[in-house]
Amino acid sequence: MTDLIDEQRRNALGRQAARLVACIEKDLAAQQTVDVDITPAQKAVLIQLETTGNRITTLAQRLGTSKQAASKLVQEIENKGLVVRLPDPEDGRASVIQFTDKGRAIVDTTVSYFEELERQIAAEIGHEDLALVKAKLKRIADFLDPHGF
Amino acid sequence: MTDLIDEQRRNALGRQAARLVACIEKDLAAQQTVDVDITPAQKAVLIQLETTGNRITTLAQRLGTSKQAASKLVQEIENKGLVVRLPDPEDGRASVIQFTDKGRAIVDTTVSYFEELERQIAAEIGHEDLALVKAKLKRIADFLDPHGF
DNA sequence: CAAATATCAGCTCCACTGAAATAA
DNA sequence: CTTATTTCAGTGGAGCTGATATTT
Repeated sequence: MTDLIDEQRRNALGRQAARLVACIEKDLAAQQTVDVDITPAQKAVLIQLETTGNRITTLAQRLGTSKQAASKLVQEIENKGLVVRLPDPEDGRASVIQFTDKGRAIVDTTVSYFEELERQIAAEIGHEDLALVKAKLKRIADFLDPHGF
Repeated sequence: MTDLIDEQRRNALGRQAARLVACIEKDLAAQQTVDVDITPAQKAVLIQLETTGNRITTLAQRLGTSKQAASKLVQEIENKGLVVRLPDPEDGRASVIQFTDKGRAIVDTTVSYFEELERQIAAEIGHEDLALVKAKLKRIADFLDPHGF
């Protein structure tokens, strides 16, 4: 007994993408509570942090928050031993956030999770379709958010 | 100067999907602040609410929260005139949440936004690829989250 | 009486902002 | 003086638990 506009809502690209993202977030949250207890905002920092290291300002930009909020989040995950703040050799005022081995292990775990997830999806819809969806989705994301990554 | 594992992280399906969702949420948030001020959690209720009406329990299940939390959010958007609670004719204990005209207008606006967004994406990558991505993404979402909608 | 629906009250954590301090 | 970062204080969002009323 669904309405017509409900069908329209259900079929929207954004809704299905959000569903996928929600599933992934649920999975990752379940995984990480076993390992280290991380809040969603803290996880967002780990997602944006590159293994080559980034400054607070860069992270704040990518997270879309203030530098204060980013700084606080970094401090929290530093207390948990996931990252360290090292002085930036190029700028004495700045510091560079780097993964610790423990933090890096979480990244590796996440990458492994994504690999396994994509294996399952490939088994369901085929490697070709998965590759196609990935490519097109990346193009759409680049189109809508040229400055993101 | 990106690391190899960073490339892997960047290319993950989940990451690109999350990027897309983030863009959409940003757009919708900007739209809605012009109209009515809605918090993300309140918006989530409007997203899950069907035009044919739902009970608190149903909304709580879909939102993945407690009935108390769902009830509170419904009360908040009821105070803003977006929904009403009507007695369920089939069960005197229950009530059915329905959109008001004002709430329904927000849904219509969101649907229009998605239509326009997909028009733009289609212009960028073509109607066929968009349709393909939508279909495959829906299949992936159904696979990972059989009970969702 | 037992089960289901919903609400109220009190509490906690999370995330963010603005202002101000420090250092280069 | 400007820039990068950090700390402090305060705010509001969002969720939970426990208790209660009501209906089936």
